[in-house]
Amino acid sequence: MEKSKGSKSQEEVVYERLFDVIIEQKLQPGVRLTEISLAEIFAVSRTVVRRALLRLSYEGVVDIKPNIGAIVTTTEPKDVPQYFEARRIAEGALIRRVAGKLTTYQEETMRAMVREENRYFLSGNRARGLRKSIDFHFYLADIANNKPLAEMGKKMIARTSLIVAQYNLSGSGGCACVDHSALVDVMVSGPADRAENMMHEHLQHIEDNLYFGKQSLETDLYRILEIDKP
Amino acid sequence: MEKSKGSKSQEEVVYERLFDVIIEQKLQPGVRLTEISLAEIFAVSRTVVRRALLRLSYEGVVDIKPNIGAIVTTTEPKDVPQYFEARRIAEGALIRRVAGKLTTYQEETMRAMVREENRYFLSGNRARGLRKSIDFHFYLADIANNKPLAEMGKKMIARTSLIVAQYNLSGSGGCACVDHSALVDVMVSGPADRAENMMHEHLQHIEDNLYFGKQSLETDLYRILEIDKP
DNA sequence: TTAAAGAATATTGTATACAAAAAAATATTG
DNA sequence: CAATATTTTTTTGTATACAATATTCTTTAA
Repeated sequence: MEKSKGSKSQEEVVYERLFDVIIEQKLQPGVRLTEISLAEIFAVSRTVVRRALLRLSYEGVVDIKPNIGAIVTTTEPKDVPQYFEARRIAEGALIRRVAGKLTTYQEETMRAMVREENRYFLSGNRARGLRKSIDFHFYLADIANNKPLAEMGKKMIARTSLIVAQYNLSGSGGCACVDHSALVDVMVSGPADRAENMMHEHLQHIEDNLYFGKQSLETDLYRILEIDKP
Repeated sequence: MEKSKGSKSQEEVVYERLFDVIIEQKLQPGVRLTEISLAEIFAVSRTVVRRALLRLSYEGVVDIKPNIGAIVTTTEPKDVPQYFEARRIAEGALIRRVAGKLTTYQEETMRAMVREENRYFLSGNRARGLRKSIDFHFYLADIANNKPLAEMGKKMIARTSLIVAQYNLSGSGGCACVDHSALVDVMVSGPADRAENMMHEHLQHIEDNLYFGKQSLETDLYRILEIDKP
């Protein structure tokens, strides 16, 4: 979640790759992440895999059980509302902070992101579109100028995206339907209250579109990460 | 921050002890935490110390710099406001959720905590009083019935306590002055808005009482953790 | 005496070996 | 054949050795 130096450490490479792959819904919730497999795949020792997994577990996208191991986090239906509420609170506070204070550069950046996101979705590249949609929310968190609040927001954005991955496999991926440009509009012009309300509605809409049926979960780590088996 | 099984793992022991000691202001912000020293002190390998430190760094109470090591987190004065704002948002949302919904058991528990806290402060045991004061806020987070929100709240409670440790060495320790029983009262009776307001005022008061002067920081790990040197 | 350069020391980063625990596979018994 | 025991295999937990890096100390020159 945090950016750092020029040359990425091995741990960072593993962390970021896994984070991306999970967030882009290529690794479904529930998939087991064994240390040795990942160590082989990334050609590093278990030590660095372990660290990366630990970090992911603090971000909430991976769940580590002692003596058992790590899986991509799954969420029970009954727990879903509290994650969305937490996200509404965090992201509502974030948008309040930027509402009416957007620089032209920031506005242009966001509009470009929205365009790119829509392009991906229209061309059928759902994974990339989803990623861009998340990046839009991440960017909002970054420009709100409050580090801990941004961290909270990003954590809940990632967490709820994972929930969407679990309970909205089929249809409209995440935010696709509700256009993000309306959010940009209100950030430029609107007062804080209206911006917060619109964000709340946006998130409520995503939550309302979840489907709590049965899902099929299974995958091959090597294939997903696009690496040949030894 | 998270509670777990019956028999604590080694990592958990190290983590909890360090967390307590830092939160009770026995380890001042800026103090270096070298892995070998801690490994000796706790009679475990560097591996488990490393994991504990990593976890503490995610909680924000320890700061790890690559190739340099871990110190108790320090906060620059200019960054202080954003941590308090984040805490107000998180804890404001938490108290909203419990306002008017306290069970008698919860009320009694909190009143007992307040009594204990005051007893410690009156008898001059500042460290323990401070700890109980934090536990009061932690308890509120626990009963609000929203796991991610509770985590955010606890994280910010710990983080701001650390700030208080750095910039309020001398006088009234944290919340001592403003009585927590008023908060209990409003949680029992008051509407959510009033409860949130009171919490905001409470936290604002703590922030306003910080003193950004010079501090003397230094200590001996072995002495603080009450273990004989080898 | 001070500043800079270099050597010595200490500390973190990574890999790996072995122990402990869990999971899977196989054998055994009703 | 089913259910349970037992063995085998796999996987995680911990300690430790060695490499890379940073820090400290000493030496040397202006």
